[in-house]
Amino acid sequence: MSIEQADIPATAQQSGSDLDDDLNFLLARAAAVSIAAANRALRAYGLKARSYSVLALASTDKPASQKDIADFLRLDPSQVVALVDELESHALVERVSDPRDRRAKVVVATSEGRKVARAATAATRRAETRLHSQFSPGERAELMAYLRMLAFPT
Amino acid sequence: MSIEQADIPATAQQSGSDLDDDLNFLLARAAAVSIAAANRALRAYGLKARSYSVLALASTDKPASQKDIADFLRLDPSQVVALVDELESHALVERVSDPRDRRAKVVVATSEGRKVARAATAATRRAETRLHSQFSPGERAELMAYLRMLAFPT
DNA sequence: GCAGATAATTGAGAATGTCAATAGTATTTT
DNA sequence: AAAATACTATTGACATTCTCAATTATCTGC
Repeated sequence: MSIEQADIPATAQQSGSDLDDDLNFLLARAAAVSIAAANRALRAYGLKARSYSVLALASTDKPASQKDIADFLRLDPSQVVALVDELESHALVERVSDPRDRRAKVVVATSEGRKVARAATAATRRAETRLHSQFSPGERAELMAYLRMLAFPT
Repeated sequence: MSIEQADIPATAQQSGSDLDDDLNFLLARAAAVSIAAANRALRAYGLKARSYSVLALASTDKPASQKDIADFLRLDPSQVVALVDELESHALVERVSDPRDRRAKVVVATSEGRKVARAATAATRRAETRLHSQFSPGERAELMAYLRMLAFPT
């Protein structure tokens, strides 16, 4: 991972910060690892982490508008258009225009969509078992609580 | 965030999984929030999270080869080429070919690079204070330990 | 009813990610 | 020691994703 002290120029002393202790970096790498694993598991369903997230939201009993989805997933609204387009082209979701606000379109999973969502959820859970089973249930809950604080800052 | 039960088609019952409990999703969102904050803080130094990471690694007293950097940051080697090119064009790092393995190039920060790295580190720390100060030192350590387990699976 | 905000959409351009091919150097095999 | 194999950095092509600005339809407050 690195060469010996003797071989490096004298200019390269003194560390600015250790990336190992950088919360930013650790979050980014952990997310990358986790998403890569999820994508592998989701490929069998023609989904990726993103489209799966949208499908999961659409499979809820309180489906969200595209704006809601964009905010929740921190995506540009135009990206949501593309994701919903794709899911819709596979008949996994439908755009239902909200009677209360006819500008808004609520994204609702079809019954096929919900079936796929359930299977995909199970698949990712299975794939992540190895990664997540390092944690006890209590630790896992703790970790998720921390992450929620970071993911949804007040 | 969502419409009432009464307004949604009958097909949309039964949740597949709650994204709120999805470690994947929480990691991705937390990382996105964190990186966005870091990027805002780093803009003043002409850096982004990526280039900052490379510069930080180059500022260590055990600098890494581009391959090492690619592995550590989970990047394609060609992306590292571009990142180092850019840092080098600003005279923040140098490519030093490793005498032990002349294929490898060790990326070493210049003294200017180390100066920038220190300032940038301080800036991101400051920017993240609000976000991270929700945690006690103990909690923070715990969180980082969890993240390390996820980021560097055995 | 009008003026200003908001939701979805489109399209453009930048930034990132992924892959295959190449040149030079190490390492392993015979 | 020559040949075969593997590895590092690099380039270039291409796909995916991000970020913005502009447009249309609709909503809200006045």
